[in-house]
Amino acid sequence: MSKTENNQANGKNDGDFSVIFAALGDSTRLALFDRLSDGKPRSISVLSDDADMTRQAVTKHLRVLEAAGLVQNHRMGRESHYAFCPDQLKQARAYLDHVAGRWDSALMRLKTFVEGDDG
Amino acid sequence: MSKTENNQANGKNDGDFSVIFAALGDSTRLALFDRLSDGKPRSISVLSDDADMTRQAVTKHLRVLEAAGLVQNHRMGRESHYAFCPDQLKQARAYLDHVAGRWDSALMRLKTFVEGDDG
DNA sequence: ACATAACGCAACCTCCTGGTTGCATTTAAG
DNA sequence: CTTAAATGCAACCAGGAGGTTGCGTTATGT
Repeated sequence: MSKTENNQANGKNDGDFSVIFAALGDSTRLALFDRLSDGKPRSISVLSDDADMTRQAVTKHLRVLEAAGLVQNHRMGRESHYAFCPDQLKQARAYLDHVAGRWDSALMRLKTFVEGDDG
Repeated sequence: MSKTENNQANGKNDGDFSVIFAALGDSTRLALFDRLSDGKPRSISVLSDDADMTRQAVTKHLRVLEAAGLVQNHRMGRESHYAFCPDQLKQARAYLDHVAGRWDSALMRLKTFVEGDDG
């Protein structure tokens, strides 16, 4: 089983957050993700309507989002509905929070060092 | 002036968060960014030492991070030091928070709808 | 039943990305 | 001054990403 498949299977990205960011790192995909964040699942055709590209292109983008765990797909009759999936978003937020926290504490240490230096 | 140049100049990405995510969407770059988040600026050589690729490759990655505003460069003598830059990180966090908030309120609306339906 | 809507698959193309190598330049060190 | 370190620049390359087109298949609707 490949790493990507494993990630999809257990819903984790064992520290490989770059996959999530890479999925969001395309304006088309970010727009799709943003649009789906209102909770309403949409079919590929609907999502393709106001995107200035082919349905196939949109399909590819949606699959990238799905592979990153940011979106879920459910086939309903002849339509394929994609829905927002918040788990990986929370993971990404937590990671960015962690990095920001490390930066803040580094700033804090620097501040106390400088203050202790002349105080 | 191109859009990218403008973004670098005023420090904003006028809604184009995909640039930030794209910069973080590579495991090598994410590792560099993560490593620099301790606040200590480092030279290209130092950053290249434990990366299993050429110094030139690392240089390219650092420039991508810099173009996204995630990192800053200062030439010190013959060394080029790259330092963490928290602004765009905060922007990205704020955006993800916004999306997550939209999702949460969508869930909330659904919940109250369902409760009002049978209650 | 038949037309058509919605989709999947596969081939194909172009361009960008990640990476390398070679060489020149600037700067520190002895 | 001479040598070596740290970097920049440019050319180059393979592979993947984004996108299109064509065609086949499955459901819907009338």
